[in-house]
Amino acid sequence: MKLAVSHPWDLSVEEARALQARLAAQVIAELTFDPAAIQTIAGIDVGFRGEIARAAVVVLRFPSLEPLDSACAEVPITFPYVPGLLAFREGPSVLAALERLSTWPDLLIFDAQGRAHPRRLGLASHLGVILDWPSIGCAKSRLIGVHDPPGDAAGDWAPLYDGEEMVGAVLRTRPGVQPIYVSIGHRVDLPTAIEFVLRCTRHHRLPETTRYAHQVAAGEELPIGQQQLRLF
DNA sequence: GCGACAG
DNA sequence: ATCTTGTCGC
Repeated sequence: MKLAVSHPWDLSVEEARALQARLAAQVIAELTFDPAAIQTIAGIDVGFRGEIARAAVVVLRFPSLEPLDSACAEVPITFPYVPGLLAFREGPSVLAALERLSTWPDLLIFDAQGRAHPRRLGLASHLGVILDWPSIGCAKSRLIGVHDPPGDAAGDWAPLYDGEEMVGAVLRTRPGVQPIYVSIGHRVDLPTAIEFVLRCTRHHRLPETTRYAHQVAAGEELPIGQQQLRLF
């Protein structure tokens, strides 16, 4: 499906930061949909092979987490890795992959930060805004902010602060493993974002959405329509 | 000036 | 992210 998205990606570092500051004002930091109506959730991740970015999107049925659809796209890299400007490096490939989807998801979960960003516009919020679609940021490590260590039980979390502002949550998805960084992307609130990440998590630190997307981005096969093996 | 820094 | 073997722990 074609996406009605017109967005400038070929910008200088200074222009990119200025654009983020403007787009950040468009983030809707509230729940604008009915959580009970969510039937599909997409996991999004990007891998790199030399000078090529390979983005993968996997759509899972919710809450069963059964893979329904997936798509990937390879795009030449045109922007360097600059902390805080990840969207300008991975954004184009993610949009290309989304365009190849045949099943549009109700919610997007990114392997990146959302609001927990210097200008409140991590990749998850950035794409959420330009697509004007519900999104959540779910990162493996910290970009900004300070926090106390979350409790040891699955589901325990600690607020992530940037100064006086709470920008996300440091969530323990499994006992005894490093927590992950959850923040709102667009059109959701933090409690709901945390809830969905937890409900997408099975036996691993990362939610199934992210794990499937990571596999596809790495070139592996996705067991769509097949019975899922229980290896644990 | 020094250190931090999603993927 | 990516380059890379063995190794510690459940």
